[in-house]
Order: sequence, then structure tokens, then C-alpha cells
Amino acid sequence: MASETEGSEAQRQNNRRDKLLEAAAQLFSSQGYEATSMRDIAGAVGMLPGSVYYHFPSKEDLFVAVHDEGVRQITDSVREAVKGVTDPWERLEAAAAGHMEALLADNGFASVVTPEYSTKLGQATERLIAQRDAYERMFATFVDALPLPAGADRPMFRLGLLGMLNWARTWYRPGRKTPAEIGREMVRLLRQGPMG
Amino acid sequence: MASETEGSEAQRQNNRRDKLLEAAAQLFSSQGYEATSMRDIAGAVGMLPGSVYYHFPSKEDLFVAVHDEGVRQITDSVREAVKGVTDPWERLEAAAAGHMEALLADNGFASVVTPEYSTKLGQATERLIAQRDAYERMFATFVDALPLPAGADRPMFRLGLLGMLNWARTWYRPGRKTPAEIGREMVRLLRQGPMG
DNA sequence: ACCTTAACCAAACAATTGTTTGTTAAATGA
DNA sequence: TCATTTAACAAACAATTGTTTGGTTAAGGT
Repeated sequence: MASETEGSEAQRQNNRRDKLLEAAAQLFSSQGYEATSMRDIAGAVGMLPGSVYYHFPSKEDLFVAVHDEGVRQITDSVREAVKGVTDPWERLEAAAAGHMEALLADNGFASVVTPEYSTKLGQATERLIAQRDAYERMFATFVDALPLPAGADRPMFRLGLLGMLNWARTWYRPGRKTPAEIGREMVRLLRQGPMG
Repeated sequence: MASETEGSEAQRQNNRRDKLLEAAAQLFSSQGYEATSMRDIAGAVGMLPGSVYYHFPSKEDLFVAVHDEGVRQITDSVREAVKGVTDPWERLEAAAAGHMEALLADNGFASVVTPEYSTKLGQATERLIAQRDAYERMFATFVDALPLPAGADRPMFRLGLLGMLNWARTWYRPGRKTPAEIGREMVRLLRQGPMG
């Protein structure tokens, strides 16, 4: 009849599972895949190690789930950022801003979306690569829309820009320039060259 | 000219130690720090796990030794590349080419020179960071020499360029463009902008 | 001939890893 | 009401980890 836990009855599902995902994202992004143990993750949500296996069949599957959510967040962030922007260069700036905002968000999901983790994972690697490729293909459409001269190497342009953006993970510290500002400035460096 | 050719005295020394360093560099760069065990390294040179500890007091010290050699190789490669080049933009192009040649060399030493490994190491982290900072400071001198407009953000320019170059580790595959070509093209993207 | 030391082997160590098993308490559904 | 599912605990599992210890071989100097 009347229970102490008032209010919630049917939303029981996926409650702790999401908490596990968040904790895993946080730990994976800050410590790396191998340095994060299942005990760390379980302890972060107040569970015992074995209990995690009710929600995820293996550590690798847990990481894949975090990675999936990370790709989703980045994609959504970029889609939202370019919405309504028509000028090709402005669109690329907006996309870079959205990319950086998702990448440097402190929830940690997007931070695991990087090839560094791929070597340590088994057969799931191909799936992760496929997910990132799909995202990069979307990013490539912004580059393809730019009014570049005939001989321009667009793939190289795209790889260069993504390098500028993704490498910011290694040196970014909160408090100075915002992630969005960094993204826009990087695009501007490529847009006009530094000579003005 | 780093090794001392002192005749018969020390010819026995450092023989297998260098082999260990090479094997460790190879394995660390291809599998990562944690995924590489002391047994892997020992086995690669035909030794038993415990024997490694005669040459290096710990796994962490072994990695630091590899990292030191990596920084040395990159620094030497860049110094050699810019030798005799006076024009600032040409110098930066040469430096980028030298940077990439060392970074993507297949010996693996320079490949471990990246902040990704830092989180997993203990107190040695600061030393590694200091070594990389010293290198980046040298790289900054090339950027400082460029004839940029007054308001140009040179630190951002440097971070952007290093991002373009270092990120190439994640997508570079032998057989297409050479590392040196990639380095030069990245600089040219920043030099004039893609509009020509 | 003796001693030292470099270089390594052989075998174990304690700790940590991802994972599995059996059990249990509460919620749900017929 | 009663069987079933959900979600977790408690405890162990086998494997791997970095590391230590003690012994062994061979070369070099004096």
C-alpha cells in the first residue's frame, strides 16, 4: 500500500543505468579506458562491481555505450549551431563552435570520442570508427560548401581544421577563452590567413 | 655523436639496454602505456620480465627514458630541417616538415611524445610536461618570427598549427603524402588562407 | 688464481583486473 | 494471491599486473 518512496513507480527503468553511463563517461574521459576499473565506476554510483553487469554485459560494451552517446551529443551540438546560418564560412565557424562546446563540456561524454581509445578495444573498434566517420562526413559537407579555389585540397583542409579543434583538448583550461571562441578563431585562421 | 667510443672499456655496456628502449618505444607507441606489459617488452628482446629491472628501476622510468629520447629526436629533426633557412615562413615550413618526419617515423620514439600518456603516469608527469614545454618553446620562436599583423594571436596560431600536425598521427597512413609534405601543406593553409 | 661486477634466469610475490556465481529483497502482473 | 521479473548484493573466480628475491654465468681487471 503506502510506501516510503513516494511518487515514483513506473520510471524505475533506466534510472541507475543512466547514472552508470554518466559516471563511466566522467571516469573514462579523465583517467582513460584502462585506468578506469569497473570498481571505480560501480563505486561512483554506490554499487558493487558485479552489479554493473546487470546493465552492461562487459566493460567494452559500457564504453561503446558512452561513445555512442558522445557522438550523439557532438552531432546534435553542431546541428543546432549551424541551424539557420547560410553563408558557408559562417556555417563552418558555427559548426566549429558547436564542435568545441560539445567536446569540452564537462559531462565527459564527447571527450571519449577520439581515436586514442581505439587501440585498446577489441572488435568494437570498427563500430566506433564507423560512428566517427559518419560524423566527420557531416563535417566534410561544411568544408565542401566553401568557395575554395579549384586546386584546393579539401580533405587536407578538413583534417587540418579537425586537428586544430580536437587537439585543443590537450591544452584547453576553463576560464580563458570559451570553447566556442576557440572554434571560431581556428576557422578564421584558415579563412583569411593571419595576414589579415 | 652522443655515444662515447672509448674503445674496449664500455663496449659491453648499454647493448641490450638500447634494444629494450627500442622495443618499449615500439610497443608503447602502438599499444599504449597500460596495454603494454613488462612481459611484452622483455619478450620482444628475448628476456625474462624480471631482467628488465636490471636496466630500469620501474616501468614508469622506462617510459620516461623512451619519452626523453623521443623529445630529443623531434628536437634534432627540427633543428636540422631549419638549418640555413632564413625566411620566416620558409623556416616554419621546414620546421613543420622536420616535426612530422620525426613524429611519424616508424621507430616509435617520437610517437610517445604526447599529453595522452601523461594522465596515466605518476609523479614523472611533470618532467614529461617540462620536456615538451621546452620543445614547444623552441617551436614558438618560429611563430614569433613571422611578420604577422599587430593584433595577431600568436599563441593561438602556434596551438592551432601544432594541433594540425600532431593530430595527423591519428589519420596518417604511409604510401600517400609524405610526413614532410603534410607538414608543409598545413603551414601553407595558415600562411595564405585557402583562397590562394 | 682471485675477486668483482655486469647481465641475466627462474620463480615467486602481492595486488588488481574483468567477470561469474548464487542469493535476496522489492516491485510487478495475472 | 502467487509467480515472475527487476535490480541489486556478497563473495569468489582465474588471469594478469608490476615487482622482488636469490641464484647463476661469464667476462675483465689486478
